Parts: sequence; C-alpha cells; structure tokens
Amino acid sequence: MISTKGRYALRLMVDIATYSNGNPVTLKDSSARQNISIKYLEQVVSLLVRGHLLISVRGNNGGYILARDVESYNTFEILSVAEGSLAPIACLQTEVNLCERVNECSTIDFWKGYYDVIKNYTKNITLLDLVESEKNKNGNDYNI
Amino acid sequence: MISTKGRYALRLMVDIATYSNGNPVTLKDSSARQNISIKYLEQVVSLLVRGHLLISVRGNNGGYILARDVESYNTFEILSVAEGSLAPIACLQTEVNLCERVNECSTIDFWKGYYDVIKNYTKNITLLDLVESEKNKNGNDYNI
DNA sequence: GTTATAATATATTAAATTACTAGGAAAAGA
DNA sequence: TCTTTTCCTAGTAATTTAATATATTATAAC
Repeated sequence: MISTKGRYALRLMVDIATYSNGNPVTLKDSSARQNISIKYLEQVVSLLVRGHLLISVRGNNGGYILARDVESYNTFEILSVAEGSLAPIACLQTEVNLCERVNECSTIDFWKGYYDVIKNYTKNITLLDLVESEKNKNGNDYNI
Repeated sequence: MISTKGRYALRLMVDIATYSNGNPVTLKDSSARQNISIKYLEQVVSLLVRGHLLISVRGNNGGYILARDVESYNTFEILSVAEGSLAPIACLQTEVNLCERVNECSTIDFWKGYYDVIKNYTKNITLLDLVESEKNKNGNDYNI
C-alpha cells in the first residue's frame, strides 16, 4: 500500500503545477484546496525539495515552484522520492541485490517482474497527464 | 511493500506444491526447508486454509495439501489472501469505491491503472510457473 | 527597521502495524 | 495412551504511520 506521503506528494505536485503560473504556491493555499493539514504537508514537501523536484522560495510571497517543466516529471520519480522506494520487496531497493539467498531464491524473478510492471506504468505517466486530469475534473473553473 | 505474510505465503505454496506428491506436507518440513519459524508459518498457513487455497489434515501424518491443481492458482489470489489486498490505496480495496472524494479526485484513474497492471501481471503467473522456477534453481535434486 | 508572511527544523505522540514468540487445546493415527 | 500435527488465542518489542507543536530563519512589503 502507498502511504499518505506518496498520495499527498502526488496531489501536491499536481496542485502546484496547476495553480502556479510561474509564481510560488504557498502550502497554505495547497492545504486549503487539498484538505491536508499544513503541518503534515510541510513534511511531505520537504521530501520533494530535498529530492530536487520542487524549489522553495522563503519569506513573504514565497512558496514552492516546480524545478523543471511539468511534462518532464513522471509519477515514478515523484512516488519514489516521497515513499523512499516503490520496490515490492527489500531485496530490490538497491541497484545490486544484497540478499544472501538470491541464488537459491525461486521467487526473485517473479518480484523483479512485479517491480518492472510498476516501473513501466509509472514512468510512462507524467505530471502533465495528471494535471490534465485535474483540469477535466474541475471543469476548468480553476482557470477563470 | 509486500509484507512477510505475502512473501512467506508464496514460498510456502511453492514448497507444498513442490514436495507434496499428493501427501500432506508438514509445517515442520517446510519450516526447515524455507528457514521460517514454525510458529510464524502457522499464522501464515491459517490464512491460506481460511482462503480455501490449502486443505489441512490434522493429527499424525497430517499436514497441508493443495486444494486444487497447481496450474489453477495464480499469484494474485495467493498474495491477496495473505496480504488482505494488493490494492495500492484504500479506495480500491472494495468492489465499489466508497470514497466521498471520488468524483473530484484527479488521481483515482492513475491508481486504478496502477492496480490494473499489478492485477494483470500477477493473474498471469501461476503457482506452476513458480514451481518450475524452484525446480530449476534446485537442479532437480529435490526429486531424486 | 519593523512587521507580516512563509519556509525550515526538531521534537513529541497516539495509534496501528509488523514480525514475531508462547502456551495450550484438539484431532487422529500408531 | 502416546506422539505428532494442526488450531487458537494472547502477548510483545520494535517500527511505522499520520499526524501535531514549538521555535527559528529568511525575505518582501510597508
């Protein structure tokens, strides 16, 4: 199961991408729109800043802006940064498999394939795709 | 992340399918082969029995046997029974989405697709596939 | 320069989950 | 009856989750 960190991170990225227009978006605004407490969002957003997905602007009129173009983000990197990893089992979290049972493990290939379909799916869906989806749900009234 | 319940359940099913030959397989034997404590395996196996994936035989010479043919099990049902659900978010655990935000949720379609690729992958891999993989790793010496 | 705003950092916490272990009861064949 | 094996319930230490609380730092606007 994906935790609130991953789910909120995704919604926050969509929110910032949707309501930014180049200006910093405050957590106060995102918090109100997304119905998530500011204090908890602060923790989620700090993961995204440390992961270089967002840039923070301190002080008055500050907030957060995307570090890159909307279409360059895929959902794999956003969820990986927020969750730590999307790997289904611990053995697959590192590039090299450090498990000592790896050579006798009959299920490791199954789990690799499992991770592969998740990677393939999430890497092919961009933040832009989610923003489009958000706009459709809102009936574009966010933009008027 | 898949918990030990799911991982152990998969290994136990493979173990029983591999070493049964129609006779009940004891947890004592599976425990020794898989390096998992009997006491913990008891809890995992009870999920599989209640989920009708295994049949238990009590008393002396007892143990566990598959409830159906090896090739009829897919990894989706085994993991779902052991883990409770493979859904990435709570909203997708029930057939009907009970979330009150579902109509304004911009990420629900993303998560549905996420669950779909997992379902599609796991439903197409059978217990027989894993048993074959187990046999290959062992070099068939289990069978001599 | 003061003030308001907003990010940053650290600490705390209640509740739930995870991964076990422990002890005994019930069934059934030898 | 004895041994083996499943079945059931309870307990527990450690970790994680999903927050809240408090204080500090940076900066734009007045």
